[in-house]
Amino acid sequence: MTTENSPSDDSWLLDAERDVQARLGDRPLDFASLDAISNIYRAAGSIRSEAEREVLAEYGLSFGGFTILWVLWVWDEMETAQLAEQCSLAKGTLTGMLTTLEKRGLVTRSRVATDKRRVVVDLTAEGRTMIDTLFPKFNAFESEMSAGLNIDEKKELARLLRLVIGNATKAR
Amino acid sequence: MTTENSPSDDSWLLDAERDVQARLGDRPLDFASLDAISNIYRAAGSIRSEAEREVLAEYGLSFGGFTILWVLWVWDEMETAQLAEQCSLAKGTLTGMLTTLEKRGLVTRSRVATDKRRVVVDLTAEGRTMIDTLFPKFNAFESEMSAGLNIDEKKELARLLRLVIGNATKAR
DNA sequence: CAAGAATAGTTTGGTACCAAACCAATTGCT
DNA sequence: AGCAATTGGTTTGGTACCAAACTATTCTTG
Repeated sequence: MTTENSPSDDSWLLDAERDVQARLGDRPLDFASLDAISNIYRAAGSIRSEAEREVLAEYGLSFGGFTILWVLWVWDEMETAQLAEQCSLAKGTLTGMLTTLEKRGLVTRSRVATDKRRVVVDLTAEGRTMIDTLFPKFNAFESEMSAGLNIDEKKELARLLRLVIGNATKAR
Repeated sequence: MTTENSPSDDSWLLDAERDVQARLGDRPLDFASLDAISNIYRAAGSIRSEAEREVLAEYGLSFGGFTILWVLWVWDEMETAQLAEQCSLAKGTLTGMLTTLEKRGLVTRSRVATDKRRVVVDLTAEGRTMIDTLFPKFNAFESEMSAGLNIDEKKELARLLRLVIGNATKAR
């Protein structure tokens, strides 16, 4: 259920949403989709910068670098193609970021013996230690970010986003 | 309401969510928040790259550049500080992006007469024409991205994200 | 009204990020 | 086997992005 509002009460909207409505309300646009989708990147952007400042800065990691460590933590060693896919990065981008993480001693790269084109990436002991202590903090941060949502609302949010992700990745 | 599932049926989850559960399910983590929040950036990332490829590439605009034009379209001329705030950009970043847009003849910068530190940005006629034809396309894209959600679900998604945005921007 | 403090924007130095060109290894076809 | 097509990663060239240092202007306060 959506929260009930009297017709002219829009105080529950973000300022931006209200201004958009005031300026473009007379145009034939899909405002429900507009608000839903634009709030996705508003949320992602603010979470990302908040995470980098509040949790990741202490470890000298960017959001992208953190994601790489996290994926390796969950799945263990992984070939770069899959890793790029999991992290939603272009393969060229991953090359550079792995070089950074490698220089810091957090990951290793090694060629596959049976196919020397391929490269397997894995966490070093140091990298594993870092993500081992970092991830619980990150998860606590995620809890903070979803404060005010009960368990069913969190699940519903995850579900609705899953549908959007499906739409955005259908083509590929 | 969340969709009903029998205890061991997790086919409705993303692969990534299922793998995380399998690997970390025995740890004391907040998985509901983890799924909700991580799906936010999964969704944002896939929408962003899809938008850049499917809608924005034709106009030679980055997502950030589009956002600047869009904000100026909705609010008319704006000082750079507010513009950076609206676009969630660091002020230095905005300087560079405005230079790019200015070179392409899409926006103008002008000093405020009464306070020569300040700069007002506005769309040129050309910029206005571009966003005028581009935005309806972008909005249609937003509709596609939220296909499969009914109107109440879109509103619910927007509402839940609003709560998250509130949490992520509370501090500032 | 003259410092000094505050404010607005730009510059600087560095990472992250992408698409396209590129190189090396493997596979497929004849 | 031998050459073409394919595949996996890296390099290249360019934008976007941030934090911190800097410049120019305005405000404040003794």
